[in-house]
Amino acid sequence: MRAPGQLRADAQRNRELIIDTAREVFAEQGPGATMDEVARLAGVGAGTLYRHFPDRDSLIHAVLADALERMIALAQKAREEETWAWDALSRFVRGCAGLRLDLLISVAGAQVHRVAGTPEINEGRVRLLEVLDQIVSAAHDEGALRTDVGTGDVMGVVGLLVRGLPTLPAALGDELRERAVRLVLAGMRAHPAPSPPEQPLTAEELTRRFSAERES
Amino acid sequence: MRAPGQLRADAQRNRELIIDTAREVFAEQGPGATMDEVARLAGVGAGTLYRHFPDRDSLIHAVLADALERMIALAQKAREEETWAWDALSRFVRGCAGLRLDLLISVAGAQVHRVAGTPEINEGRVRLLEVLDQIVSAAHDEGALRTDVGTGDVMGVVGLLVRGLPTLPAALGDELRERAVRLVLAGMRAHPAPSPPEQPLTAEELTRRFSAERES
DNA sequence: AATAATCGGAGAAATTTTCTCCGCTTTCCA
DNA sequence: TGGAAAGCGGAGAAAATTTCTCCGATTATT
Repeated sequence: MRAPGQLRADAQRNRELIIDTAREVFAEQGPGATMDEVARLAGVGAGTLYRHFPDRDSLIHAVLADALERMIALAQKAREEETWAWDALSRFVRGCAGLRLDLLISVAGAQVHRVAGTPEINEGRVRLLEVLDQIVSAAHDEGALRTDVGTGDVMGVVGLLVRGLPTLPAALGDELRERAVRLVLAGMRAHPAPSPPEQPLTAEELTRRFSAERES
Repeated sequence: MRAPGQLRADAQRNRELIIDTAREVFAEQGPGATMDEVARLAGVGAGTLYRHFPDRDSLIHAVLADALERMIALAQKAREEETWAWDALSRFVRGCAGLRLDLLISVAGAQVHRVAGTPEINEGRVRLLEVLDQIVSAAHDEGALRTDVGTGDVMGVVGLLVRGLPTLPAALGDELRERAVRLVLAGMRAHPAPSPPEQPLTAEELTRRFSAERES
């Protein structure tokens, strides 16, 4: 039996599908993307979309809240599961970069379209900063993180990294981002550069890879 | 006397003004921003905008070409004026980050809205990669740049950095970006971490600064 | 000062977006 | 398994937005 107010299984599934799709659509087209486009890409009818989210603001709000929860979960999990704070930090940064959110809940909670001021969002942001602060402090203590890099800096680079490279073929964009993540982490690292060297990505290779992707 | 085909002084001024404005508007709202919005923010009438650029594509094309030229000029100037290739590279990356272009001419020339495939744009991209390649090679030779960081990597991080943090107050966004630039450069640097330490940006400070900005 | 080029912006036309309505489908409890 | 309640999809009317022209006023140039 289903508690009252509990959504039916398919409805719940659709709700999540819509949020996930909306996150990506907003990431690629900005928060002005049309509702119908979100519905189409989510593979649901317009009616379904509007039943779940009566207006654009409520959808954006849901996306923000969901993304924030993901980031918090990411940070908590990383803190609990990694022995070294540095590894937790790397994992968090890399994980955020993979979220492709782009609505910038990330940084200090810019009031994205007057939706981000909600108590729920604000409280989530505070929680995120708290967890992250613990990781950053621990990383400082362990001597792995440069002392001149603070929690705000971490959120700053995350803010840049979460934005994808939307005009690129996904695979290439993902690889470029991963490489950028490594560079950023290397730059944050105290004294020894930790990441094992690999092949550089040359201009030639970049062009070649790009053309190859384009042909498919 | 004006050569035929030469624009009148005010027309030339307006043309540049429109391109500059369009670059920023597109950076903030994506290439779907309305033409009238561009005209309004540029402080010209819709008629003027349409006289210079008959349709959206031609405006986007002009913005791309202009941005590309700026990047090329930036790279050339940096290469000529700096003694050390590493300094030239830093200057280029920092300069690009300041352009706030966001149309991703940056990376390998994604075909942004079918406009980037133009011969003019392609040729510009090649020129940019050439100059940059010289700088990167020189930086490798001088031992300042990690050997596993190639020209493609540089374009990759530039691609991330040129995108602003549009939902933040400009001043805060700019500072966050500058700090991120330093981290990226530090991460690219071979052996010794060169940037002088400064104060970390803490979570507290970030929140405080954000609130302060918001009140004005 | 005369002339030719350019400007601005009101507003009609075209396009796009929103959002409702209702017949059909799916879930889930008994 | 059967039936009632919940949910689904998408056509299309209504609303909102965007484009782009036209012409009297303005400004650069000689």
